[in-house]
Amino acid sequence: MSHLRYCCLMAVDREHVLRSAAALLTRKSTATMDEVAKAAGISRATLHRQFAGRDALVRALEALGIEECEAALDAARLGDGTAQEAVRRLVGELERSAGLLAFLYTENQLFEGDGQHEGWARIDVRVAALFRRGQESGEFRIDLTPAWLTEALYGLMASASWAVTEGRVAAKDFHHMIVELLLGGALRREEP
Amino acid sequence: MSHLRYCCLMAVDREHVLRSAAALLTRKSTATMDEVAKAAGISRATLHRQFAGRDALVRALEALGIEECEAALDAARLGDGTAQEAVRRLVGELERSAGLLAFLYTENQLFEGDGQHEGWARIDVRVAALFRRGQESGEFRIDLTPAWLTEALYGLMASASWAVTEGRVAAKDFHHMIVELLLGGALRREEP
DNA sequence: CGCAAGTGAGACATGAATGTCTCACAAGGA
DNA sequence: TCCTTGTGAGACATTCATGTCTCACTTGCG
Repeated sequence: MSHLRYCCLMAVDREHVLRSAAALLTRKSTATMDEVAKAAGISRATLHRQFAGRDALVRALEALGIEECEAALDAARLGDGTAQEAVRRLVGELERSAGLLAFLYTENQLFEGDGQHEGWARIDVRVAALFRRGQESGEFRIDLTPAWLTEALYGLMASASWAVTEGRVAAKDFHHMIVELLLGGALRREEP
Repeated sequence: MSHLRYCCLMAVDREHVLRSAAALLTRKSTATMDEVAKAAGISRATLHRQFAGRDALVRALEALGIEECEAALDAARLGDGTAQEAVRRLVGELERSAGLLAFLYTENQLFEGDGQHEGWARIDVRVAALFRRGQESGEFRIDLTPAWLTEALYGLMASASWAVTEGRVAAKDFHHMIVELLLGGALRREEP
């Protein structure tokens, strides 16, 4: 009978371990299981008891990232108001997960086609649909495909996340930099 | 007396090896030295005779990337015409190196602060100076810092490179997608 | 007070990539 | 033809992350 009660100090909060691992791997994607364990304040043995191996850990992080992404998509209410407003809300909701997403984004690049998690496809569809809505409403230009705008959003978020980490961009500017570049571009708009 | 003449078939063209390695590592950044050697059509022993180790190979690729970047910067004549035109030329010149640059871009993320190649700093300065020039001439908006625009350029090029590799974006649209998003953004411009 | 459960520390084996070495072979030059 | 040079193939030791195991310790509970 597996009652999920805490027994001892039970520092082994699965959630806490995942958060620590995400924070560490975001900074150093090649960190060892030993380093991950130390970062979480547990021993390597305990880490192994929770996640069968490095693969399982990364998969769990991927699931966490997808979960947070979909939560952000829900919270951003992509169908409300103009598409532009929805994009702004979406970036705001995704900001807290940016580090984890940046890690997963590059991690996925080296999963050479052995099939990635279906969750990403679901997310891609929803984001692309938002851009498509903006195109159909006349807000967004139609020469940039929704697929590319989606990809660009991911890329800009990852770039911004690293730029903030390395101090090249102020953390408080994260949202503004991404949204303004993605929506408005670098060119100065002529005053109407 | 080391005369640099060819002796046998001399399939070991250092340039060719680097190109092959770049092409392979761009697709699979975790490729083995053995795989790199096979991709170049040489044995692992010969590969090792040219590059002391994996580190040396990556360093050589980094040097190649920097070299191509600076060549692109030169060819783009960043000082000529408007900054906008210069950005368009720059992306065009960088397109052929996009895969290699994308590989090096992510590779650098896991060099946790142990000092990266000075060449990148030189390139950063030149690109940032271009964006600064655009700001001072009134072409570019001033609320997006040159450092961020530089970072965004790298990020968009890497994203576009992957998107093309995975078939989500047509290769022929590479230049247009990057330049238009970076300069104009997703929002439709009001017709003047 | 014991018992059960979970943990930390560490030993140990495994597998993979790496780096080093030797040896035989092919090709060009004297 | 002989010698030099560079190469391919393979054996070998090494390193490192990983996965598995044991054992002692601590804590909560009956």
